[in-house]
This record gives sequence, structure tokens and C-alpha cells, in this order.
Amino acid sequence: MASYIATNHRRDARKGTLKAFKRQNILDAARATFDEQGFAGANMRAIASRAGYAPGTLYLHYAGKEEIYADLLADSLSRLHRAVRDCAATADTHGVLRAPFDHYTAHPADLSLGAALLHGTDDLPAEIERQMNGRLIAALSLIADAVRAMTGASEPDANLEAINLAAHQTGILLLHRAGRLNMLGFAPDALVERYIGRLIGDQAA
Amino acid sequence: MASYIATNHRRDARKGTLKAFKRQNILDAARATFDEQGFAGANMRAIASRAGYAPGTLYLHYAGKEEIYADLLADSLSRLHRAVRDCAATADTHGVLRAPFDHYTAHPADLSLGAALLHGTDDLPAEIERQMNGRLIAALSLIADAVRAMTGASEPDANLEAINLAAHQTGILLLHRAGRLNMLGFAPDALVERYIGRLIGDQAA
Amino acid sequence: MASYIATNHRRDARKGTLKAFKRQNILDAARATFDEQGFAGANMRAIASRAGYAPGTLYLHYAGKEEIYADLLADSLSRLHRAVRDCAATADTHGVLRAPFDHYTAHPADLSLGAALLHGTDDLPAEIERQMNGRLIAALSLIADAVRAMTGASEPDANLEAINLAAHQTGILLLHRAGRLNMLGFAPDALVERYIGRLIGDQAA
Amino acid sequence: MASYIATNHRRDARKGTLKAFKRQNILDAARATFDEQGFAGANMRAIASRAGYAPGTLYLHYAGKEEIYADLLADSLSRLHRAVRDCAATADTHGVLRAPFDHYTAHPADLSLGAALLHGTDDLPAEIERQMNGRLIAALSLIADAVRAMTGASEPDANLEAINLAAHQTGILLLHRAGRLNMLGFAPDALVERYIGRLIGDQAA
DNA sequence: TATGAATGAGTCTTCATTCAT
DNA sequence: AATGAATGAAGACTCATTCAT
Repeated sequence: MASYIATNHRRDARKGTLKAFKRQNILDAARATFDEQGFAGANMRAIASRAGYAPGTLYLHYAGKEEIYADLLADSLSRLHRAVRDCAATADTHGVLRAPFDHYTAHPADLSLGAALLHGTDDLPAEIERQMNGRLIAALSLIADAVRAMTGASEPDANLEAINLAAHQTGILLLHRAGRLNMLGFAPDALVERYIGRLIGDQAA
Repeated sequence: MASYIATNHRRDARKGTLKAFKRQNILDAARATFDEQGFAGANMRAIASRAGYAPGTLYLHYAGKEEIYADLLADSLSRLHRAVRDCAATADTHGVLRAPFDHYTAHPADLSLGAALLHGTDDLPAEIERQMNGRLIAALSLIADAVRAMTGASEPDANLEAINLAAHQTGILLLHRAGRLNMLGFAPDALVERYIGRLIGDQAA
Repeated sequence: MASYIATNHRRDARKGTLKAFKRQNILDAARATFDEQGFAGANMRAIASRAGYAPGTLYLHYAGKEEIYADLLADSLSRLHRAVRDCAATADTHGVLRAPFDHYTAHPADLSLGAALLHGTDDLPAEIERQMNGRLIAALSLIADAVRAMTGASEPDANLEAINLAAHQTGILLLHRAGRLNMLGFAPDALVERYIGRLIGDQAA
Repeated sequence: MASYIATNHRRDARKGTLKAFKRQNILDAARATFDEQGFAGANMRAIASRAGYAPGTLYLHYAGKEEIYADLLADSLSRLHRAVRDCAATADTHGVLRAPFDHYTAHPADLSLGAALLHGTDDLPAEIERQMNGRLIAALSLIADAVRAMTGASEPDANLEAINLAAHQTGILLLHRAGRLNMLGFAPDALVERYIGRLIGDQAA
């Protein structure tokens, strides 16, 4: 009897894993599709077919387009946070400072999700919104720590610089993706490094 | 006969002016609508009605939604360029450095157009694209001039800093609009000023 | 100036009439379609095509399927009420007593609308519901008057009989439409007459 | 060998009983679901889940939604017939006269099935149709017998009155369910009794 | 038997665009 | 130049039904 229950547990667990795996698969297809077409431009048929499904199947996993998007957004910020945290964990202070840039450079499709940030995220479930903000703040906080470690700045100052850092990298990433940097002959990496160099150098001086 | 021709010229000119005026009117309506609803969300009926027209009328002035959008984008960069140029003309060097920020703060609806920059502008007519890039480069060039004037940097360095400046302000504007700055208790203006202050201060030192 | 306004008025009036005419056209198509397929079974494409329109056109006149249905229901009861009232106006007392039966016999498509009465009409706009009930009560009231005139019954009794009359005719109409009367070899008209005959005869005796 | 066969028979019988039991279970779930949502509104998943099954399982017992519906309809009339017959068997003449009303009052979910009668039952399998009509005629025949017993009417007259009785009760039940009786302050029971009272009283007089 | 994931046709609805007036 | 009714091609979503397990 005990083994039966145990077997059931294991089966349920495998089922849960499978379900999660499939959701991830859909999420990947959706990320790519949203990246190429934007939220409004992407259609469920395209996402489904990229995930290897018929349209209706998506609805077995998500309540609709919006929910997929929300999950994608949450997932994206979650991974950004993780990326920053992993850097911080290895005491790679310089890495922390460029973590957002590196993360989005490595995962360009995630960047499009930032388009959501343009029109705000008012129609997102409040729960998701709260979670997202939490991740964002946590990441910024880690960056601020790194700034303090590198420059000895006061906490308020470090917070300010952390945001400026994030803003700068956001801008660079967007301009780069929009093709406005190539056009001018600048490498995004050099621009980011220069910004960071100045930030560190200043305080050091 | 000569007077007849002259009259025609004048009439043509007035006609041209009237036409341009009407296009501007439509453009204003479109900008506001795109700002509120996004490109896909905005519909021609809404734009037309805000411009005081019936839907069909828009097609007497524009070939379609995309063309309105392209014109809007071109117009927006054109006005940004003008704003920077006007600052430069009055030798307001500090003003030039924050000109992009100030311009988009004053005209928030223009900022949404930046969403276009996310998906690139590949489907824009090449002519428009070239024109836009020209305006952008011209504006950046003026900013680089101001950087040089304020810091004595070399031309290549100044160009770099000009882009970093633009990237930073882009990032700040987007984060602000997305509500991520309020949430953290920071004022966009202070962040921009700090960035500029550091830029100037460094070189001055 | 006055003539100009007058002209405008006339044009508006004509426009209003045209609009009303088109709505009526759609309503007719919808009635027939709902009659054949039921509310859920009928699809907008079918209604539109029967009205001589493309699907999208219906939405220029109605907000959706439900609104068409509500209008149809309101219209139907309105016409029933009118039928009863017209009978009453000509002092055709006997005619009043069989007015519901005659009306639905003449307009069989209206009968299907009664299917709405099966599941109740909770999801109808309250305004429509109120209006419908008003028409129904008004019609019943006229029937009760006729009952009183024919039988000398007290008012409460007459009201009771009016409802029983309506219920009976409702039942007959439904059984007839369901093909259950033919099957048994009875003519709906004879059944209705017998009921009325008994009602009148009783009191007379 | 014989015992083996016998065993098989018994097993088959049990199997048949079990099968019938399961079908009944599904039928009950379906009846409740159709009652709440209507035929088109009810979905197989809901029916299955109410029956304690997964969707696919229903198809082991029924060929599809329509077949469930047909079986439900047949079952409903069968139970109505049984109800009338049981009354007749106890010589409860008055009870027979109100049997349809009482039956549907006791089993309101069955009433919704009458909606099928609205659109006719043309798409029902002929076999079912024939069976249903048989049950209906049998029930009406028992009612006609009761009418004759209570009033001494001739057979043709009694048949007529039986149908009128059924029609009246049908109407009352539908109006009641549609909420049109409460609205007017009448109790269905009183209306039915008045009708029957008049029917009996007349002939008695 | 039973499952339930997957299917894909079908539904309502929206909206850029056209065209007769 | 302007209108606005009409179009019809999508799009999101639902659900009866199938089938591999």
C-alpha cells in the first residue's frame, strides 16, 4: 500500500514535471514570436505552431494570450534577477554592474518584453505586477550593493547610481536593437564599459 | 497672363499649405491615439474622429495606417532635432545636454513612437528611414559639440559620450513612463542631472 | 436659411428612416434564422447573409448577437400587444380571447422566441426586461377585460382566467409546432375554440 | 459446460446491468447540465465531470452529444408515462389529470427538454421518435380515460379534453419557469386546479 | 474501461480599407 | 474633398471528438 502511494506520488511528480516542461516549451515559442511580432502582432496560431501544437492546445495550458504574456514577463524578470544574483554570489562585482546588459545581450528575445513597460502594465494581474516589482527591486538592490563595494558611495547615492546604470544599459540595448548603434559605428559593449569605467573611476579618484 | 500664372502659383502654394495643415491635423490626432492605444490598438476610426474626419477621409491624405505612422515617426525626430538645434543656437550648452530628455518630457506622446525602435524599422520606406537617421545623427552631432564645449573631450570621445547621454536619457524616460521610477521614489530629473553633473565634473577635474 | 435647415431636417429624417429600415431588415433575417436554428445554433454569418450583408455589417447596426436577440424579443412582444390591442379596439371580444393564438399562428417565427422564456431572461438588459413585462401585462389585462365582458366574472377571477387562457394557447402552439398535434389528428384551432367555448359557456349558464 | 454458459449469462446480465447503471449516471449528469445550460450551452466536459468521468469516457457509452440528448428525451417521456400510469393504477383519477403538471414540478430539469419540442425533433433517430410518440400517446390515453371517468364524456371528447389539459399544463409550467407567473402573483397550482375544477364541474353540472 | 491531451473546425467580433454618393 | 456604409480577412477562443496510453 505504501509503495502504491509512493508510486502515485512519483507518477504525479512526473506528470507535474511534464506539465511544467510543456509550459516552458510554449513559453519559449511565445517569447520568440512576441519578439518578432510584438504582443499585438503575434497570433496564437503562430505561437502554437512554433510550439508544435494546434491552436486550441495552448488553452489547455494558459487561459489566453495575456496570461502567456504575463508568465513570460514574470519569467523574464525572474531570470534577470537570477543572473544578477549569480554574479553577486561569485563576488564578481564588475559583472554585477553589467549584468543587465549581459543578460539581455545573451537573451535578446527577452528585451522585447520591455515593450510592455512602455505602456505600463496596468492590465496585468496585480499579483504578477507585485512579483515583478519585487524581482526588479531585488536586482537593483544587488547592483546598488556592488556600486557601494566598488565606489564606497553612501547607500542613497548607490541606489541612484544603480538606477542610472540600469537606465543607461536599457537605453543602449534598445538603441542597439533598433539598429541605431551600428549605424553610428559604435559597439554597445564599449559604451557600457565606458559608462562603468567612469562610474568607478570617479569615486576612486 | 503673367498675373494669371502668379495667381496660380499663389493658389497652389495656399493649396499646398492647406494640405500640409490638414496632414498636420491628422498627425496630431494620430500621435495622441497611438500614444494612448499603441500602434496595433489604435484604429483608424478613432484617429479620424479625433481629427474631425470620417474614416474614409484619412485615405485622401495618407495611403494607410503605416504611412501615417512613418510620417509621425519622421515628424517626431524632426522636432527632436529642431529642439536640440534651438538650444544649440542660443548657446545653452547645458540645455543641449538634456535636450532629448526635456523634449520627450514635454511631448510624452512622442515617446511611444520609440516603441517602433524596438522592432526596428525595417518595414519603413527606405526614404523615411534615411531621413530619420539623418535627423538623429544631426542631433547627436550637436550634442557631441556641446559635450566638447563643456569638457574639452576629443571628437571621438565626445561622440561616445553623446550616445551614452542619449542612451541614458532614453532609459530614464522609458523607466519613468513605465512607472518604475515612482515606484522606487526617484525623480527622473534628478537622475538626469546627476548623470550630466558627473560627465561635466569628471572632465573639469 | 430656414429652407436649408428644413432640408437638413428632411435629410436626417430620411437617413433615420433608412437606418430603421435596415435594422428591420436585419431583424427579419435574424428572426427567421433564430427560428430555424435557435439562439445558440444561429450564427452571425447566416443572419448577415440572409439579410444580404457581409458579417461585419451587422455590427454597424447592433452591438452583437445578444442585442439583436433582445431587440427581436422586444419587437415580438410589442407586436403581440398591438395585435391584442387592435382586437380590443374593434370590440371584437372573441377575437381578443384568441389573439395570442392567432398572432403566433400568423407569425410562427415569433414563437421560437418563447424559447428565451424557458431559460428565463436574466441576462437581458433590465430595461428590455421591464419593457417586455410591461407589454405582457398590458396584453393580459386586455384579455382579462374581454373575459369580464364575456362572462361577467369578477376582476380577480378574470385575471386568473386570462392567464389560464394564455397558458393554454401557449401549450397548444408549442405542441402544434412540435408536431404533436398532427400526430394525434387534432387541429389547434378546434382545441382553442373548445377551450374558449367552455370558458364562455360556463359563465353564461 | 452448462454451468459455464449459465455463468456467462449471469455475467452478461450483470454486465448489462452495470452498463445500464453507468448510462443512467451519465444521463443524470446530462439532464442537470442541459437544464442549467441548455443544449448548446452544455459541454461534454461539464457533463463528464459531473458524472465523475473524463470527457473521453462518455464516448464509450454514447456516440455523441446528440445521442445523449435523444436518450434523455426518451427517458423523460418514459418516466412521464410511468408517472401517469402509476396514478391510474391506484385509481387516483384526479391525480391522473394533474399528473403531467405534478411530474414536471417534481422534476423540473425534465422540463427543459421540452425545448427540443420547439424546434421539432426531425434530427432525432426515427426509432427514438417513434418510441417517444408511443409513450406520449399512451400517457394521453390514460388521461383521456380519467377524463371520461370524471365527466362521462364521449371518447372523442375525452381525447380532446386530454390534449387541452396537457396543453394547459405545459403552458403553465413554461410560464412559471420563465418567471412570468410569480411576476403576476399567481400560483401555478391554483391555476391548474381551477382548470381541472372547471373541466369536471362543467360535465358534472 | 478509462483517461485526458490534442485536435481543428467553427464562433463571434474587430478593423483597415474601398467606393458610390 | 469628404462621407460613412459596406466589406471580408483575420484573430482569439471554445468545444465535440479522437486516440495513444
